[in-house]
Amino acid sequence: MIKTAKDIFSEFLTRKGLRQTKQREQILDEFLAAKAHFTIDEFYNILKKRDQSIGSATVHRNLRLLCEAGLAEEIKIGSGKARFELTFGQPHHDHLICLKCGRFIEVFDNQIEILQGKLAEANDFLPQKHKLEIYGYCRQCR
Amino acid sequence: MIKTAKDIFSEFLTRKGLRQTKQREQILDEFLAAKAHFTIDEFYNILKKRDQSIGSATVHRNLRLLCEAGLAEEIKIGSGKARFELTFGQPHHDHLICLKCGRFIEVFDNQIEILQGKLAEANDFLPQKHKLEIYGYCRQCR
DNA sequence: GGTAATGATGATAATTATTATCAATAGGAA
DNA sequence: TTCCTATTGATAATAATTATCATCATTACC
Ligand SMILES: [Mn+2]
Ligand SMILES: [Mn+2]
Ligand SMILES: [Zn+2]
Ligand SMILES: [Zn+2]
Repeated sequence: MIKTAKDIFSEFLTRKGLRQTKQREQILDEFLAAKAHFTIDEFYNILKKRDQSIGSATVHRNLRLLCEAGLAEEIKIGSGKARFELTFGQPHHDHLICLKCGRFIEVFDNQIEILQGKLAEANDFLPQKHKLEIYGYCRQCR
Repeated sequence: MIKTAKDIFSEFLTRKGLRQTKQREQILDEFLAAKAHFTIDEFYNILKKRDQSIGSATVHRNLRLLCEAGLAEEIKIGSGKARFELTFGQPHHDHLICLKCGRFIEVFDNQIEILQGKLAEANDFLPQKHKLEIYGYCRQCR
């Protein structure tokens, strides 16, 4: 039987001695339905439509929990505002980011990944993760 | 005759109709002497030793001006705090960043640069700049 | 099922980084 | 020197996130 994101999060909570709450369920539901690269307040506004009483601190706290559980990843681009995306079941990728319209284009180049590993190794460096962002103009905006 | 960073900045100011000020001269001096990847407040503290009266808004404003003039570049890493480094006369490079001690290791791999260009092209994307950061553990910290 | 222990929530305040405002100052063209 | 206005520094404002804490709700235990 294959594990769903809900299974993963539920097991993560149990393992950490954390509790299942209505808010955590709502947040996970909306997170799985949301489009990638959202900002916290975009996400917070979606959640408020469903539950007027939810607090922004709870959204912050639980998005970070989703990251800890390995389901989400934080992306920090120029503005400083944190964005998140689903990583569970998604292959690793990097981003082309349009300077005009803000679009994120997801890309992957295995050759670059390999060369990055070699570059780290050549510097006695043990890589854990990386961020490659290419800024420029997309087809519609160039 | 070869242009110094001071020449570049001076010409930039003239071209933009901006004024030469004591603060701008101090900031450029210390910027050229500073070690790379400093945060604004690290830099601000250095400047205050020289001129107790300098304001932090002035430092912010003028570091951004140095970027506009093409002498500096802003680096935003995890913490959200902006860092700057001298780019004038320095070849382009990327960074390995130690998760434990915070060290920045400067690296360059031409093959990666070329593949990045191809990756952008394959997506109808006109690249302007990029950021490659590999996070992990340096020799001393692994 | 009932209940106590304690983790989670949401309102609010605090913090951190940066930017805007504005009266006073000073660069520099004429 | 005069005058215009860009610049400065103090301060307030903004923006994003995090800490605090009284109250609430989940869960382990009887
Ligand atoms: Mn993505
Ligand atoms: Mn560098
Ligand atoms: Zn675009
Ligand atoms: Zn290190």
